[in-house]
Amino acid sequence: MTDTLGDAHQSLADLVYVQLRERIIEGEYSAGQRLVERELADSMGVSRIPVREAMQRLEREGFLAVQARRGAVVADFGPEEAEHFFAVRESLEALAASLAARHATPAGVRGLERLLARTRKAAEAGRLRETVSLNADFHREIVELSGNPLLRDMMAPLDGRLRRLFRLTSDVDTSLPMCTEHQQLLDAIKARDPETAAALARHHVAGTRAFARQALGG
Amino acid sequence: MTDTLGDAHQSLADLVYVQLRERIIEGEYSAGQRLVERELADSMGVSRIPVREAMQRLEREGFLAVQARRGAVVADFGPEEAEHFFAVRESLEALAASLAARHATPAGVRGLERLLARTRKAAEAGRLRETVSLNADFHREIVELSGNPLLRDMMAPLDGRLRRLFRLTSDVDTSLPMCTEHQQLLDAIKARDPETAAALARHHVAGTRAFARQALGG
DNA sequence: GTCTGGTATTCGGTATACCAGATACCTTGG
DNA sequence: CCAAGGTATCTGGTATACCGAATACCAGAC
Repeated sequence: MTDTLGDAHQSLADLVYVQLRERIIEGEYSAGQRLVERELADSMGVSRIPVREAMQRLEREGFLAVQARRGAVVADFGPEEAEHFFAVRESLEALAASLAARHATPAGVRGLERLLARTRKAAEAGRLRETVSLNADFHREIVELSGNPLLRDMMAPLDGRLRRLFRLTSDVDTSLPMCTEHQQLLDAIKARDPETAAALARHHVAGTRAFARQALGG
Repeated sequence: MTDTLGDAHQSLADLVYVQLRERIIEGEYSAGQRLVERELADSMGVSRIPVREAMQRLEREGFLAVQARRGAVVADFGPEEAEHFFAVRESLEALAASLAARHATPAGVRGLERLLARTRKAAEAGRLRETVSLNADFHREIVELSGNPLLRDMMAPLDGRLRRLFRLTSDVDTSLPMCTEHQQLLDAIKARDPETAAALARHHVAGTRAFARQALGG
């Protein structure tokens, strides 16, 4: 029963969740497509319960839209949703940066420096996949250093949406400028300057937003 | 089977969710208390499935903390959690106010004015319960007018936490000043001044935060 | 008396089965 | 040919039952 999912150390619901989310992010399921509990359960070789729980999580995280008793469809994520997404993201990233500037420990700052160095190396070597992933790690780490678990929990689900947005548009050219911006942000955090850190984070997200807007043909 | 819950027009999971959330907010369950699926299911006369789904929602909204396979306990919500809460709330309220200042329709503004008038009336009449509820409505409406559904979905779960925080500390004295601040915020929205609106929202939340800090003896 | 091993019990995770609301298609009468 | 009603079916909601992991408790040995 775990044949299609590999040996389960986590719950089946978790595995189904990850699997479905990945399919949505990767565009394997297109927006508007219906997802039927029984179908998915059968195809994955599990019962409906884990599928159901996974779908409820996905709904709350904005990947699915449920309609009354008609089941769930994959949520749209076009230019409009992207705008909403970036507006929220900008505010929360700014908050995270500001809090990190206040609360980051020296060890935390060193961690960020290491991450940034690795990212730069990956970007220069043209290892795109790794660069994107390390960039995400950098942001996650800042959120972690903010010391606000609620903020972390609220931002975590947004990562998936970002990945969904950028599943195609992974452009090498943006990697090195991004490293520069990350460096500036890191400097502000190291200098314990919350205002500057917040402003830089805002600007950074705004840049991504503009890029997305253009990439989406908005 | 719906004996204890009344005739269900919504799903049992929804009803159980509301019921449990209310018990937590009202302090009927104290922080740290274990909630056992089977017990709750039996006592409410439903099966474990709706209870389970309700608990998963409550966990994601921060009311419960689940431990590995040991089940869920009611989450702490002391001074520390309150600080984290207000930090996030401040950022999101500011964003909502700023967006509302940009996007609010005349009809929307009129709706806010009506709400505020009713709130003032209730506050002057000393109808505390109603005042608190109307204040919450005012904030919700601003979020609505922001035109950002993602922001709405992210803020909605925070309302419950706020209620949990203030379940005792409902002080009449704060109602009228709060109306003044709401009036200022409304004016900024009406004037289509996002920066001022955001600043006022921040200040307003900061006031609530200070009040909570004091009330919690922090 | 204490430590260790095993066993009983608790409780979450999952599967199966049943039920009810909703939809879509088909039939029948005008 | 079209409309209205009914029926088959699809699908989500819920109940029940089983399983296995984790814990707590007890017994026996040192």
